[in-house]
Amino acid sequence: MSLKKLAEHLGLSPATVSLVINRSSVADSIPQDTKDRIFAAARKFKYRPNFLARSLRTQRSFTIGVIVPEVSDGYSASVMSGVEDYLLQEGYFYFVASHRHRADLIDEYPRMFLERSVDGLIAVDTPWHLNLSVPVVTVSGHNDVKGVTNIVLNHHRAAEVALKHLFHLGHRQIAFMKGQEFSSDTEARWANIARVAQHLGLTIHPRLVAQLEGDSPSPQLGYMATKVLLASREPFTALFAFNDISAMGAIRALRESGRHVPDDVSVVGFDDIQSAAFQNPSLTTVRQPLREMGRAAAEILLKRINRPGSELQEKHVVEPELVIRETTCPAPDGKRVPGKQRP
Amino acid sequence: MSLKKLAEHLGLSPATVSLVINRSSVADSIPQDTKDRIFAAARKFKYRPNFLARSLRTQRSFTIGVIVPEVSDGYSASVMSGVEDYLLQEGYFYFVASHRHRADLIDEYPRMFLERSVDGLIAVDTPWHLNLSVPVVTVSGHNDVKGVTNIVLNHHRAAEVALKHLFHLGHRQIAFMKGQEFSSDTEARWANIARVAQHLGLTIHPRLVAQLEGDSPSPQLGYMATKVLLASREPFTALFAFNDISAMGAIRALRESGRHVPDDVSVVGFDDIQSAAFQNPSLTTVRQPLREMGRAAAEILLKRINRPGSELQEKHVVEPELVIRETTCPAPDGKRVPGKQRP
DNA sequence: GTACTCAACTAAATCGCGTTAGTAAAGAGT
DNA sequence: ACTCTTTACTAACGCGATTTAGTTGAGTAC
Repeated sequence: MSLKKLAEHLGLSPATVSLVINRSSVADSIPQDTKDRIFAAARKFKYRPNFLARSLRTQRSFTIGVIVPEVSDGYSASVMSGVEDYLLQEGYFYFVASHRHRADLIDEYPRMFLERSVDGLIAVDTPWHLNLSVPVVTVSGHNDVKGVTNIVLNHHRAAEVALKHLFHLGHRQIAFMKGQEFSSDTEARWANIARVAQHLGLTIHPRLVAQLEGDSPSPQLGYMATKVLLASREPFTALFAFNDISAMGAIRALRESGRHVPDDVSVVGFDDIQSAAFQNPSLTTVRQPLREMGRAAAEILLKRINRPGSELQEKHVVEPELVIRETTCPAPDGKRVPGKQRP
Repeated sequence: MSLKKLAEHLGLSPATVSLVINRSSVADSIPQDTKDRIFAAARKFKYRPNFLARSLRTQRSFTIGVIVPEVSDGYSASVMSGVEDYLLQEGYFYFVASHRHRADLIDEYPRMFLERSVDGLIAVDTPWHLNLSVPVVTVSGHNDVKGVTNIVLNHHRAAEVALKHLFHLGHRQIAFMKGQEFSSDTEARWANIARVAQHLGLTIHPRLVAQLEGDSPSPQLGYMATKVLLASREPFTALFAFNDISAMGAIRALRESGRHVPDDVSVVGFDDIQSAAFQNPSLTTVRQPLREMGRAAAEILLKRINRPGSELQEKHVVEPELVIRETTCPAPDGKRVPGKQRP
C-alpha cells in the first residue's frame, strides 16, 4: 500500500495525504473530517510509509550504526543492550558489525554504514581515528579525535577503589594484568593504577605485571597470564585482573598452583559481568555500568543528530563501583593497616 | 557524490554510468576505455551508490531483521555472532531488536522490520505465529508455522547423552528444571527428557521437577528453583539444569545447603556458554552449537531470498555434544551399573 | 464590481538510482 | 545508393515518499 494508491482511493492528491499523515502545519487548513477520512483509510489499508523512500527524500534514515569488537562478547553485548534500549524507544533502528580486531574492518564498516545512510555511529571499545560526516560517539577508551563524544569510565576512581580496598586489607605485593594494546581501555586503566599505587606508596614490581595476549577475551588469556606471573616466582598476595573473564582464568591458574583464593591470594576483577556474582567464590570486582554507558551513548548521539547546532560534549564520565564479594580477604602475612581495614 | 554528478563530470548520461558500474550485460557494447574512464572517476571521487535509492528501486535492501529475547543474553549473542558472520560476508547488514518477552513487541518489531523493507527475518528463541511476506527462519523452538524454516537442536539426542551419562554413573534420583513457558525450547526439551527417562527405566519424581520462574535468564532463577527442590526434602543425587546459567545458581544453592558438587550432587548444564568451562568446578554440560546455528539460519535465509522458487526446507537439525567436566561423578550411594560406568 | 483574503487543496520537483526502449552514427553487405 | 547491423549511448519512467510554490473557488470588504 503506497501513498499514491491511498490518495487515489480517497480522491485526493498524494501531497494532501502526506501532509496530513505527517501532521505538517501546512495541513492546518484542512478540515477535520477530511483528516479523519485519511486516517481511517490509512488504518483500514494498514498503510505504513515506506522508510526507504522517506529516508531518501528527507536524508534522515533513523538508523544508526554500532561497531563493536564482537557481539557475543559480554562487554559489547551489555553496552549494546543499553544502546538498543534508548534507540528503539526513540524510533531508531541500528546496524551492528563486529570488527574482531581486524584493522581493515575497523576502517571498512564505518564506510559501509555511511553508504547505508546511517544518521550516526557508536563505536564500542574500538580505536577511533576517522572523522566522519555524521556524529560519532565512542564508548570506553581514550579517543582524542575532534568532534567525537567519548563515554568513559572514571578510571582514576576505579583504580582507587580497587587498590585502596586491597591496601586496607594489608596487601602490599599486588600483581597486575595489563590489557591488550588494542583495547582502548588498557592505557587509561594502567596509567591510573600507576598513579594510585604511587599515591598509596605501593611499588609495582615489574615482574608482577602480566600482559594479556590474544584477540578475543576469554578466561584462557587470564589463565595464561597468571601462569607467567607464577613462573616468575615473585611472591604476591593479591591480583588485580583486567576484567572478570580474565579473573576467572586467573583463579583457576592460582588454584592449580596450590594457592587458595582468597586465603592465599585475593583477586579483584573488573566489569561485573553477570556471572561474576555466581562464580565460586563469587568475584570481588569493579563494576562498570555498561548498560548505562550504552544508553548514554545513544542519548547523546541522538541529541547531536537532532540538534546539530549545540556545542559538542567531548566527554561523558561515568562512575565505577567496587563490589566486594568473596575473592578478597585480609592479606595472609598480617601486614594490616591498623584501624583502616574493612571486614 | 551521486551517479548524476559523476555522469555529468564524465560527459556521459547517468544511465551509461549505472550500466557500467553494475556490470549489466547491456553495457557489453561499451568500449573498454570508456568503462575504464568511468571506474577511474568512480574511484577518484570515492563514489558509492546510495543504498537507499538502490533499494527503493530494486526492492531489495540487502538487510535482514533479527529478533531476539535480549541481545545481552549469552544465548542470543552467540547465535547472533554466527548470523552476523555469514550475513556480513555476503554483503548483508542486519537490524536487531530485543523483545524482552513482551508480547506486543514480539508482534510489533517484525512489522517495523517490514516497514524498513528487510529482505528476510530471523527469530531467535521467540515463539512465532506470523506469516509474513518475506522469508523467515527461526532458531530453536518448535515452530510449526507453514513457510518458516526452523533451526533446531536434536533434543532427543541431547536428553539422551545427558541422562545416559548420569545413568551410567549410577544416578537414579535425578532432579530436573523445566524452562519457562515462553522459551520455545522448553516443551521439546522436556518431552524428550521424559521419553529418554522412560526408555532408561528412570522414574521422574514430580517433586524433583522445579520450574524456572522469571523473565530474563539469570543464575538467580536456578538458585531459587533449586531452593524449592531442596525444600521438598525429596533426596536426589543429580540435577539436570535447564541451562548453564541456571546451573550456576543451582550449584550455589546446593553448596549453601551443605551439599558438595559433585560428590553429593552431580550437576549437568545446557548450552556450554563460555564461562561454563571456567566455573569452579567446571561445568559438565550439553553443548549447543549456537554459532553454527546462527550461521545456518543466515545461510538458509539468504538461500530462500535469492532462490524464491526452491522448495522449502522446514527443519534443519543440529547435533548436541556432551562436554564432561567436573560437576558430574559417580553417584554417592554406589548403585553403579556394573561394567558401564565411565571414569 | 473589483480587490483581497482564506480555506482546501494540488502540480511538480526532488531524493539517487535502475531499466527498457529507443536513437544516432558508423560500418557492412549487396 | 540503399538497407541492415552493430556500436555506443541516452531519454524517460518509476521506486515511494516530502515539500514548495502555487491554484481554485468562495466569502468578505469597500
